[in-house]
Amino acid sequence: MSKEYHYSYPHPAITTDIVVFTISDGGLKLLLIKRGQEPYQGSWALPGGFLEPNEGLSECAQRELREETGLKDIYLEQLCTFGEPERDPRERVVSIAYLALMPTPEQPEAASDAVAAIWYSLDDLPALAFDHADIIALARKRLLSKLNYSSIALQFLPDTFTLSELQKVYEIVGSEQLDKRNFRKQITSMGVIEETDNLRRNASHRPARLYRAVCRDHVQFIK
Amino acid sequence: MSKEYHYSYPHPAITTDIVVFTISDGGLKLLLIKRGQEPYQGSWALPGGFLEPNEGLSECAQRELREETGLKDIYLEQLCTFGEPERDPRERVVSIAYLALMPTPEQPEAASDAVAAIWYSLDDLPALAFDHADIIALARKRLLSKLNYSSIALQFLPDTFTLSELQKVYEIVGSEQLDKRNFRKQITSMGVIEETDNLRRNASHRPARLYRAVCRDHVQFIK
DNA sequence: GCCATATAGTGTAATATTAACACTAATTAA
DNA sequence: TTAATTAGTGTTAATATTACACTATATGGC
Repeated sequence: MSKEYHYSYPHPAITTDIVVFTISDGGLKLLLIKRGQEPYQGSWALPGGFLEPNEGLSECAQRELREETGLKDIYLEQLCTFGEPERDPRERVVSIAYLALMPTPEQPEAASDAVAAIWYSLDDLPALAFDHADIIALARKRLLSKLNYSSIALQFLPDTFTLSELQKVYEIVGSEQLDKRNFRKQITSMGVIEETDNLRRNASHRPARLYRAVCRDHVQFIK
Repeated sequence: MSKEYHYSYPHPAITTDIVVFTISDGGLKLLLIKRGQEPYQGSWALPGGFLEPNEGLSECAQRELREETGLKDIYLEQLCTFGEPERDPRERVVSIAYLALMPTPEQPEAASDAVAAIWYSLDDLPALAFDHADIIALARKRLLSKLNYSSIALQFLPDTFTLSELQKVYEIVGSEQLDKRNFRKQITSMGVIEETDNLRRNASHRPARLYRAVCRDHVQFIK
């Protein structure tokens, strides 16, 4: 790790790219920006950008997301690092991809390098810049597999939520209907959510109890 | 992603670090090298080094491992990327960590930056350079959790192996004794290994049937 | 006030999976 | 031939998972 020859050529650039999922209108949505600059000007791409000095990797992801779309304080986890030599036509760029989830989708506001920022339905993605289609495919796979051995689904919901809302998250992400009673038994026996004293009473039917996450962190429960 | 200001400061250096596990003498072992150069000269560290131009990330990991320890053609998967600004005292270095597993441990041969390369027992690790202790902790956690939802354990064994040998891998990595009959039922019903026509007949007892992996790739079986 | 509508909330029986457990088989070495 | 050593095999009990239907409680309209 202390070779000297690494000074003899320029280091690759480092970026982060963020795959932000949310749920709205009964479906999984993905945040894309329209690029305002070359390369791939006018193409859709993941939000992201160059690492700054004295900035941690996840800080960079948070900052780029905020700058390009106005979104902040969202759940982030590192997904994978992409570094094929030819993945960026300008110069060598190694990109650390993040998986991000957010509750009720705020309307993003395009800024910085982005001329547009919108939530795209996953069934209907446009052509994508760079290797971003690969990054998104991996993110979907990761999200799906974590659904059943972690508490990641809670990241799609606000601080309090009903069991029906949580079930809907599992159904949308997992693309399958679930049995209400079995779902409730399972999720409550996992110890990751707890009852609150409050009810959601905003509709013309019986109000539902509100629950909250036992801790806001991400819990893995592989047995 | 097309900010211009990123040219106004030098890019961070990029390295790979490789956490190589193997099993020998009934325990899990980890490959460490003794650093021949500053910083941390004389300290133990993970094998790894700087990314070269036109080299993919996993190629870099393979190459560094070969250069520093003589080991090659081993199973590699990306673990996580570490990029805290102060993790390297020389300059900013972002490192992509790899998890690697190998069957019967060849004796490593120190070369390149390494003045020694040996298999360390995990119960008994020395002080480590950089943030390598964190990387190793994460690698152990990943290995343990993948044991039960993937076929990763096969990477510790040669092309053919007996069921007892495979069981021993699970026992060592998982630190728990397993029931022989239950283990055999489970592993054979997963469809990741198949019988060969050969037996291992080298000891003073009944010979054991040899099995092989159905495919050499890594299979995930989250249901 | 009463009824229609809509979602919340609950238990049990059948099925499938996992866990616990002990003996016989085949080889080598003495 | 016998002792030693590991290979290989099935059944039962316990546990976890699945399938399934009705009652409860609010609102809104009449």
